[in-house]
Amino acid sequence: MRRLPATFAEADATEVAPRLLNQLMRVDGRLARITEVEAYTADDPASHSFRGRTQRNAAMFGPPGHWYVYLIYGLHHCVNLVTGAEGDGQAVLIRAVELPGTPSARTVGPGRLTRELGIDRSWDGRLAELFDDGVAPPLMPIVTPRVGISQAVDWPRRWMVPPQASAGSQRNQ
DNA sequence: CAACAGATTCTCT
DNA sequence: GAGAATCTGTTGT
Repeated sequence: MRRLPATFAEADATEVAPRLLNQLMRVDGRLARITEVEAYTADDPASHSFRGRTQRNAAMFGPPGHWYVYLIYGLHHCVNLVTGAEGDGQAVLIRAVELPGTPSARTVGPGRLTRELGIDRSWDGRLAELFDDGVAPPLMPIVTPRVGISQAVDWPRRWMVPPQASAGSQRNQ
């Protein structure tokens, strides 16, 4: 298992997103395998960065390779990996992970996995710890329409690992 | 300043 | 399938 280099996140979110699949993110010593992601760029009307920097999304305009964590609907946290170059306002939303010994019902869904891993706004702006375990075979990502938003819904920016390779990674399409 | 929509999830129907 | 929970940012009065 090797730590991913800092350059890993220094590319467009649409390139980094599929590469994140099957990689591991470490949170408080726990390793979670990323199984579903979604890319957000500043030209995306559904992106928090679309209308520029605010107090909430400041981390999204910060250096790549760090976390952007925000509170949605006043109760759920969502975690993103900042990508591109500092100031771009790009990020990849982590929508589902696999955690050994944990039911997928608790780790599938952006609001669920943050609760399970204990990720809250205190993680906003922190350096992300990402690893490649060198074990998982390369998989063909599945691209699906986006959910939970009302603009640019059909942009192909959501990726997940094939269902058979990851029980519990399948959800609304 | 009031109103509303939102990168969601849970509960009840 | 509808409604609630309730923070953040945008838009309209």
